[in-house]
Amino acid sequence: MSKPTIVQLAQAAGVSPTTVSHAFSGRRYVDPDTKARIVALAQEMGYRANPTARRLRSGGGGSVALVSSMPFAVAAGPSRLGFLMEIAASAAVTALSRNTTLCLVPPLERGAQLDVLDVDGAIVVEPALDDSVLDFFFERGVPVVAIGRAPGRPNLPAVDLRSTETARLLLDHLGEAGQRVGLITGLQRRNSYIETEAAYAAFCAERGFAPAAMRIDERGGEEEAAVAVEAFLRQNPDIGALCAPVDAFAAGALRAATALGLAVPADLRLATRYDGMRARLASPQLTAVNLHLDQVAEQAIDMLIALIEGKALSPEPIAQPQLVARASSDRSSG
Amino acid sequence: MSKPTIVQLAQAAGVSPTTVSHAFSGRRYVDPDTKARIVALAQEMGYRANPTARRLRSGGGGSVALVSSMPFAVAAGPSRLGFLMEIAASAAVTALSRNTTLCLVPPLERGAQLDVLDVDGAIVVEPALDDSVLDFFFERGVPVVAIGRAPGRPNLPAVDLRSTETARLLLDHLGEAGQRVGLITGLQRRNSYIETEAAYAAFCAERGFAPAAMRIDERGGEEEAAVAVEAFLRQNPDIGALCAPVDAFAAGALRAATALGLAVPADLRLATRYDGMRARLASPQLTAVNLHLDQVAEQAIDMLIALIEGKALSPEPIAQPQLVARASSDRSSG
DNA sequence: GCCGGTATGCAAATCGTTTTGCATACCGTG
DNA sequence: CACGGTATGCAAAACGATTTGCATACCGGC
Repeated sequence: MSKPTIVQLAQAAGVSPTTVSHAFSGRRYVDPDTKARIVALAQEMGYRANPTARRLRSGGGGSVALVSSMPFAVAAGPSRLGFLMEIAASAAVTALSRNTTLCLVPPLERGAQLDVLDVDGAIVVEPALDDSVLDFFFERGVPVVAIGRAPGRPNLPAVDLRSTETARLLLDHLGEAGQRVGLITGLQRRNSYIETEAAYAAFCAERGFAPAAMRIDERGGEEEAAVAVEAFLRQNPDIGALCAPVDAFAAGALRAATALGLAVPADLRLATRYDGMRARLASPQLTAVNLHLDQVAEQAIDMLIALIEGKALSPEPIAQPQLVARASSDRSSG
Repeated sequence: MSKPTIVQLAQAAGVSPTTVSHAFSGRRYVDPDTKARIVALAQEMGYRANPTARRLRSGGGGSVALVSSMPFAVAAGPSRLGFLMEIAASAAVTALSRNTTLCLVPPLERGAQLDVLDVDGAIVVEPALDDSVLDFFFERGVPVVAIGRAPGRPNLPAVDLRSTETARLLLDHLGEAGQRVGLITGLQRRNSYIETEAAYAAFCAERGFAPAAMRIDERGGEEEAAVAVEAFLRQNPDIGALCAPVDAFAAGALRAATALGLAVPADLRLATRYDGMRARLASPQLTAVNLHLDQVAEQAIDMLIALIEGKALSPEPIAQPQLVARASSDRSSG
């Protein structure tokens, strides 16, 4: 048999649906005996209020989607997963405290039957230029908040990841020893790369370095990065430090250094952006940055909820990124 | 103002709500001109069908929660996150194809105002004995499916992780060289530990080994494991191989071995269970097991949906776990 | 006997869709 | 003209809850 409805429960208990509803919600007084009978019967019959119907009537408490701009479980995946999950964990907590649930949305294939997607808004993590995920939600009129500005969409509400400052922090740190600093970013056009590259250009100009930068396709992950960075280091033998914001690339760089017989940090100092497992598990451990992702997630949720409700949104700045210096850039051993 | 409803759109277009519905769903013929007018107007007014109402009527799927038995972002976190997220990614895909959305639920604090938690069912990952997360859902009559059997709850629907076979696979592999094999499991009473310990006992009996096993508190993570395993290895110097199903513990064991001057795999062969980033990033890379988590996730979703709909559930067995042999247990270098 | 107040519960409207059954108009054919 | 068929669309009944406004009963006090 299918699940019993409130009407069936009410009939069985010899009361009206109204009374059943009140018995559970407590919004009106119900005789304790009656209530007890209803509850017992509900237990026995396995009655549970249908959440969909409940929501339709009471309107409140919707759900928001968390979407990674990249496929969840794809090649470059494992390391992005850390970033995404750290955000997801915080976002889920914040969302719940705002009467909202957080839905994980798998990679969207265009044309897929996604109208079933019952969310009131979406958070997109680090969208790239012309990101199809954004189009998808726009077409449906679903409000979107980005984590990390969306390139080419200056008006899209976004939580600032402060990538310029982050880059500055890393570059200044790596530049301490006076070595020439190289940069490895991603081929995809995400705002964090764009800002980082700009900061790098400025950094080089200030110091009078010739820039040495390259871009790698994220999808190749650590493997491809190892190969590419090795070639890069061969071409630029005078580089003494490397800034690789993508942790998978930093891991690849580590391998490239080993392959070339370069010791880290003695011969090559290295730093990355996201302070996740990859940075901490690497050997030597990688210098990284605390991006305050918990705050980022919280702000994204709040902005999104405000947006959904049509209220004004107040984007307060996230706490300043903080350098987490580790062995991979330790100057004393260099 | 607030979002327009189908009625408002119908009025504006001078047709009935029925016609609007048909215009979008295509379930009945609508004059092309009329349809075009409706679509254009919808675009202009920003009309989007309310998914909640739609689902209520058409009986579509709701949403299910994915819950880790452990706090998301807690100490032992990063490595468990991998396991959880691999399941989450697959589950989200499967759920969507079943007209259901997957909600990530943060760690549940008892007594928190969770009435807002609007899910039709829940998947709990590797519940422990007396897991409060399970109680929470039971109290609310929310159907639950466990990934990995729930200790002490033989009747709870669960997807079998085939831990006995997994353990057997690892132990037989590690025992190949004839060395004595030690076992490190977790203090918490999860089914996978229980089965693994039992398999280990049988394994030792068969081979005539004296068992050498210890349990470590998961919450201590890699650090605590490193300390504990070092002591353990000191006490059992004749151990030539170590089975540490928790990847964080295996990583700790690796450090312990290094501290003791033992080479892996030459002096100590090592294997873990979950073939995640941690196993692959370790040096040497860790032998692990392919648990077919994608299948596991899919089955969990399907079982849960069946349960929600009151249908009979058919728990088909997951594909057999497969050993992924890596350097950490390579016999040729031992 | 009348009155106000409290206790208890129900009927009906509502949320925004989808879906079924019926209505009208128009067409060509015999 | 009568008739079947197609084109087009609407009214109303679901879906399963919540919420509002009323109804009845009973009580004590005057």
